[in-house]
This record gives sequence, structure tokens and C-alpha cells, in this order.
Amino acid sequence: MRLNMAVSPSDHPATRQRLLEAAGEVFAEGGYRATTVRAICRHAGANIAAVNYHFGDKRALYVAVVRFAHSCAGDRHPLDLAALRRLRPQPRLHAFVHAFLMRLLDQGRPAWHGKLMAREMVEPGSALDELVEKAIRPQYLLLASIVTGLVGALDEVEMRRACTSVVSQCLFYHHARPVLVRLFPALRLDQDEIEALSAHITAFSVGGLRARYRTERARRSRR
Amino acid sequence: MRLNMAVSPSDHPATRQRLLEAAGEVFAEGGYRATTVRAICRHAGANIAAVNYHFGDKRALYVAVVRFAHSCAGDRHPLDLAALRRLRPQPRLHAFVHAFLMRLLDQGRPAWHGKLMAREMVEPGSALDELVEKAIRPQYLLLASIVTGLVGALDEVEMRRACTSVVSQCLFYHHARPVLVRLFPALRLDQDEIEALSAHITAFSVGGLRARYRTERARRSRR
Amino acid sequence: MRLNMAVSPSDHPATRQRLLEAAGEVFAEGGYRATTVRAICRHAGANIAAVNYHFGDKRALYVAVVRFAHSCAGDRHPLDLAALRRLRPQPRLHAFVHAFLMRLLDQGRPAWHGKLMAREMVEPGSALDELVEKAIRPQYLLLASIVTGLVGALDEVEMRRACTSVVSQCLFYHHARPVLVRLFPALRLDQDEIEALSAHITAFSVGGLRARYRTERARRSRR
Amino acid sequence: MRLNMAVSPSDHPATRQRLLEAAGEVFAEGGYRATTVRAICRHAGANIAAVNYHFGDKRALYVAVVRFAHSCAGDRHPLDLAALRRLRPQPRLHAFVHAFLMRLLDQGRPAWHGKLMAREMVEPGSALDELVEKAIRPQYLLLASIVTGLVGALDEVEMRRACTSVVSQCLFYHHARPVLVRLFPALRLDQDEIEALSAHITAFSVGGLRARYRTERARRSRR
DNA sequence: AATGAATGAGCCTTCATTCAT
DNA sequence: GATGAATGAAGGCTCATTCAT
Repeated sequence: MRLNMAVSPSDHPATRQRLLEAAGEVFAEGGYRATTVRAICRHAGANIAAVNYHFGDKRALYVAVVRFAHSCAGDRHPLDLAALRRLRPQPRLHAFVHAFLMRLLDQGRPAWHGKLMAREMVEPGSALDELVEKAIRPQYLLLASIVTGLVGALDEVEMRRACTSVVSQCLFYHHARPVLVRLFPALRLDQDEIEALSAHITAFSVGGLRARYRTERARRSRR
Repeated sequence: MRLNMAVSPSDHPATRQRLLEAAGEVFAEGGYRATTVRAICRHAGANIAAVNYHFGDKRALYVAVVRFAHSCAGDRHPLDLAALRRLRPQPRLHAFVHAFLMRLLDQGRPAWHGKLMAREMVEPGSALDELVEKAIRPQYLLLASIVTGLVGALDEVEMRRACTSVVSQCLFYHHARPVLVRLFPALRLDQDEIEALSAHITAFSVGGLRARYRTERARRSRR
Repeated sequence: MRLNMAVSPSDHPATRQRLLEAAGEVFAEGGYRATTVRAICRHAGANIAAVNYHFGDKRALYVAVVRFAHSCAGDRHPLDLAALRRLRPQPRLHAFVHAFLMRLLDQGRPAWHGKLMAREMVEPGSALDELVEKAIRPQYLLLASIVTGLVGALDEVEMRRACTSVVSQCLFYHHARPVLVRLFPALRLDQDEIEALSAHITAFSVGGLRARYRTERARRSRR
Repeated sequence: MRLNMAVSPSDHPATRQRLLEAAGEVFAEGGYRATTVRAICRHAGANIAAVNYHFGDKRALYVAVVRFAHSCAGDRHPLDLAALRRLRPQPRLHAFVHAFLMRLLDQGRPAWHGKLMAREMVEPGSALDELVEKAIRPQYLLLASIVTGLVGALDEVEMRRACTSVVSQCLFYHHARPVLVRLFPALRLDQDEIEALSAHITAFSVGGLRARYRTERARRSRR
């Protein structure tokens, strides 16, 4: 009887936390609308009223899930900014692309973070504003600095086009996965493919950027 | 006399057709799940039972809509294959990219074809298999031939990577539009931007493809 | 098979109507909050979704019920205004009080009209504004004219006090019925009691009004 | 040692008491059904389980509240029976009416006693039987004695009618307040109006009672 | 004595679907 | 061929209540 002092917080992981993880998975799988709180609760082994008790309502739970996903975004595939800075421009872009793809395509658990965010991008569900400012814009600025390192400074419009050209190649493998699976039945998005893909996207992008933007000045400053 | 065998589909402006168009718009806007048959029928000026009468159920209507969208895919922004073939490789890619972007971003009505297909790619709804074979694979093969024209023959894996790198840059502007709107409040995806974007994506892609794939053999065969 | 041509509109009284009547009874019995649409539908022999189909939602049904109750308010105990005008002041008040009590206390069916309105007065449920303007104010103006006939013209404030003194005696038998049946177990609010009550309230009120308001001028004008 | 037997109810400012007061206010405001135990506990600054802990369940709390309201009924507007007896009949009725109105309409806090009882009269909630015997019948008997002082002895039936005619005029201002507010937007039930109303109801009632009941015998006995 | 977490019944509403003309 | 009415399954949410400290 006295033994359960330290038990409940550890083996009964707070229900709230279980709810958060379960909701993450289910939301990532089916989207906001198609997901029922009943399914989430069943998945979390919790009562139907638990989500209302802990989060207020379905929408608030969703926002909490997105926030949570972002909060532990770099846990598995962190980007060491200091190390990044020590690399030369092209390897730097490679590191960025690689980490990006890993976060999106990693099948390990919890693998729903990337999926959830990608989904939120396509069909915004009241958490996108925050996500953009806290998670996406910093990544954009990081990529922009890498691009500047490669081809020199660009004005705002061109920088936007340059960065989207890079980033879209990564996200596509997530967004269009259902199509890719059907179009290329042989495709396996395993670790090897991620490596090859990182190399491809990096080389393709560097080639594209240089062809489009590298001026004499930039070329000289590279030497 | 039973004369109405062939009459009703012609004299009444085809409730069935109106349903199809209305459903296309609404599905494209909100997705399968979020769209109600009531909304479709209201939009089409038809009775609530019309969907089930003409198509059996909601899912069958959806499949019919996707099929219909494909059947008139090239109506507004057709790709003249013969004309395409007369162009040199880079302008040929530009024509492809331009038509692709137009189909996705054109705000005119009925502009739901591209939107619907893009959506179906992200969240497959039982019509994707057919869509892939009838609409997407032909486009892929066309693009592959254009790429071959630019950098010579590639093996299956590299061709897949090359084509996705091109196509992803176009689709991204549709898939990630909610993010882009927030990230770049000044962005307007109007006709001018579509022109600039076509040029950018073409130049970027040609640069990327050449940097990555152009061999001596390909260079020579280009002369 | 051909026999049911005229059946459905008559023995299947429009569902909507059955819903209206059932809702009237149940709302009158338990109030807006305590009443469930399930109970209403069960009572009406209709499906749970019927109220949504015919009225939109619970609140709209409630408003429709109040409106309906008012629309057939005078069906059972109408006040013949022309006949009223031919009476002398005191009998005129008696007629008013009598009709008022009948409407409130009549046990016949549908007897929920009065109950519903009395309830709406105590605990307003989004239909009171309309009820006041369409049903209550006209009655108030009628009573005011009767009072004027008895004691001469009064200013607005005194007229309000005079009329409420009269009307409250009637409504009390409805509002406080639960108390009355406990306080006076012998009390039966049958037809006889209603008659006696009408006489009592009339005499009491005329006495009260005259004691309080009758001036010399009014007394003279009465002759 | 188990010293806390008699301690806890005294040193902690009686959660139970705070609960009782909070419940009184909230019940009086919204009625039994519409009031949630959560709202009560929040209002009392107590835990959600406190109600069930201290009272068993919601209904038991309600009964306790009604009982409590009655137990301190005369705290704010007491009727000094001895002083009452020294007054002449009409001032005695005035004092009764005035105290009654004050209890019902006083906006001060805690003013929920009268409101709660008035509500319980309209919609009995399992505490009415006790309320009638302990609180209402004594008041009725007191009023009956005042009426007897005014017009002499009456039989049970007439006494009931006489007293309800008086009392209904007071309660009406509580029961029908929502209607009155809409019907007479200028009406303010402040202290001044309560004074004027007491005078009006007293004069009206005395006039009514005398007109209806004063016999020669009663007139003589008054001298 | 008192609490925060958890429960499950039940409510209103929505939806795709079917029925009976 | 086409319709308005009706259906029942489910969904999100609220609430009084109980459990385990």
C-alpha cells in the first residue's frame, strides 16, 4: 500500500501526456476534422471526457499538440547551428536539407511531428499563425543565410523564390507521398534513400542557385 | 409511348452535370470530409436526394468528380504537344512549368480542377489510383522526355529524382499557400507572379539539372 | 396501395405539427433547459433528427412553439372586444378577469398555452421580447382602458401600478400553484372556483381601484 | 492524538458555510437545473468535490440551501411582531407589505433569500413541502390575522382569497420582473419605487378588502 | 478534511442516406 | 426522373459524481 507513492506519476504518465501523444498520432494520420476525440481517448486509454478536462475542447487540444510537436521538434534531429557555421556553404546546405528530410521522413517514434506540421501547412487549423512565427520563419531565415553564403545577397522577392525552390523539394516527399508510392512502387523512403535524396537536392539546388543568381561579385567573394 | 428514354438527359440542363460542377468546386475548396452533400446540392440548386439518386453516394460522386476533372483537364490551359515538340529544350520546360502553374494557381472559374487534384495528392480519397494512372503518369512521362532532352537519358531512379525536383517547385505554391501567405504577406499570386515564377523555376531547374546530370555525352548530343 | 392517397396529410399530421404540440406540452411542463429534444421527439413519435430538420435547432423550435401558442391564444377563450365595449365598467373588468383565468387555469387540451407563457414570463428564453409586444402589451392596453373606464385617466406610473395589481391576482394562481396546493390541500381549481375567483378578484380590484384613485371628477363622470 | 474532532469546523472559515452562501446566490440567480456544481464551487473558492463531500450531492445541497435561507429569513428585513401588534390595522398591513417587498426586491447582498424562495414557489425542487410548512404558512397566518384586524373574521375559503389577493401583488414584481422590464422600460425597482409600491399595494388592498368584506359587525368592532 | 483527476451518462447537433410518393 | 420528409448513427461537449490519495 505504501509502495505506490512514486508510482502514479511514472507508470501512469499523467494522462495529459498520453492524451497529447495519442492526439498527435491520430491528428497527424487523419487531420483535424476526420479525427474524433473518441478515437484519441481510446488510443490514449483515457475517458471520453478527459480531453475536455485537460484541454477544454478538441480545438484547444489540437493547438496544444501542435505546440508540443514544435517544442520537441529538434529532439531527434537537431541542427547544431555552431557546427553549421563552421562548414563551407555547400556542406552547410547539405546539412540543412538532410536534417529537414530526416524530420519529415523518419519512421521512428514519435514520427508524427513532421507529418502533423506538414498537414497543418496544407490545411490550416487555427495553429498555423503561431507555427509560422515560432517554427517556420526561423528555419526560413536560416536557409536564407545559407543561400546568401552560396550566391551572395538577394532582394526579398528573389530570396523567397530561391528558398521555396529548395524547401519545396524536401516537403514534396512528404506532401505527395501517396502519389509517389503509387507512381514509383519501387520507391522506399528508407535511410539510404534519404541520404541519396539529400545529396541530390543539395547538388540540384546549388546548381540551380548558381545558374540563376551567381554574379561575378559573388563568385569572387567565394574564393 | 415511352419516348423519354433519351430525352431527359438532354432537355433538362443536366442536374447531373450541375451536380458534378458544384461538387468539384466545393470538394476542391474544403476537401472530401469537410464537404457536405447538402452544401453541394444547395450549390447546384438541386434536391438533397439528388446526389444519391444520380451517383449512389457521396464517395461515388467524389470519384466521378475527380474523373470529370481529369477528363477536362486541358480545357483551359492545354499543352499543345505538337507545338511543344517544336521548341528547344529549355523553352519546352518553360511551357510545361507555365501550364502547370496556371492550372494550379489560376483564380478563374472553374479553376477547381488543379486544386482538387493537388488535394487528392495530399489526402487520398479512393480516387487516387485512377488519377495517378490516367493523369499523373502521363504528365510525368512528358516531363521525363523534356528532362531527357535537357540532360540526356537517366536511369529510373535519377529520372524520378530529377522530375520531382522540378514538379515540387510548382506544387509547393499550391500546397503550402497558407504558409506562404503568412510568411510573406506581400506575396500576391497573380498573373505577373506566375510569369516570374515560371521563369524562375525553369532557370533554377535547368541549372540544377545540368549541374547534376550533364555528362560529356549529353553535352555532345546537344550540339 | 391507392388508398393512402389522402391518408398521410390527415392521420399523419405533418410531423411538424405533432412536434409543435408535443414540444409545447413538454416545454410547458419542465421549462426550456430541463426539456430534452429526445423527450419531445419521443412524445411526438418522431425521429431525434426531426426537430433539426423542421426547425433548425432546439431554440428555434422553442420560439416557434411560443409563437404558435400565441397564435392560437384566443381559440378557446376568446375575448369579444365588441361585446366587451357594450358592457358597463365593472362587468367589463369581470369579463376580462374571467377570460384571463380561464386561459391560465383551464385543464382542457391543449392546456399548455397558458402554462408556457407564464413560464416564459418568469424565466425568459429568447422569445419574451416578441411575446411582450405581440401578446402582452395589447392585453395591458385593453386592461388600461377598462381601468380608465372605472376610475378615470391615470398617469403612466399609476396606470402601471393599477394594472399590475389586477393582473397579478390572476397570474398568481398559476405561478404559485405548487405552493397553493400544499398550503390549501382542499383547494380545487375547477370551473366553480374559477367563477368564484373571477367574482372575487373583480370586486376586490374595483374596491381597491376606487379607494385609491376615484376622484370627484371621475365619480361625477360615472353618473 | 486525535485532537481534530472539534477543531476543523471552527478554525477553517467553514468551507461548508461558504458553499452554502455561494450556492444560495447561484441557485437564486439561475435556478436548480441551470446551476452547475462547478459554478458553485468556483464561486465559493472550493474544490469541485467539496459539494459532494459536504452535502452528498447537488440536490441535498439545494435542500440545505433552502433550509438555510429560511433559517436566516428575517435577518435583514425582520418583522418585529411585537411592534406590529402595536400598530393600527392599516399601518400593520403596510409594514407587512413593505417587509415582503424588501425581501424580494432588495438588491443588496446577500439578497438571494427571497429570490430563491420565490423561485422555489414556481418550480418546486423537492424542498417546497418543508418550505411551505416552516416559512410560508406562518407568514400566511400572520397576514390572515392582519386581514382579520381589517375586516373581521373570514371563513377559510374567503381568507385564502383575501390573502392571495394581497400577497400576489407583491410577488408579481418578482415573478414577472422580466416582463415588467420589457413592458415598462422606464421602471426602476429601486428604494423609492419600493416605498411607493408598498403604499400603493396597501391602499389598494385595504380598499379591496373593505369593499368586499367589511360588514356592519366588522365596522362596529373597529370603532 | 479536502483535493485534483477521472468517469460515464446524456445532451444537442450534424450528416449521409433512404423512404414514399 | 426527381423530390421533400424522415432516419439513425455518430460527433463534440457538459455535467454530476466518484476515486485515490
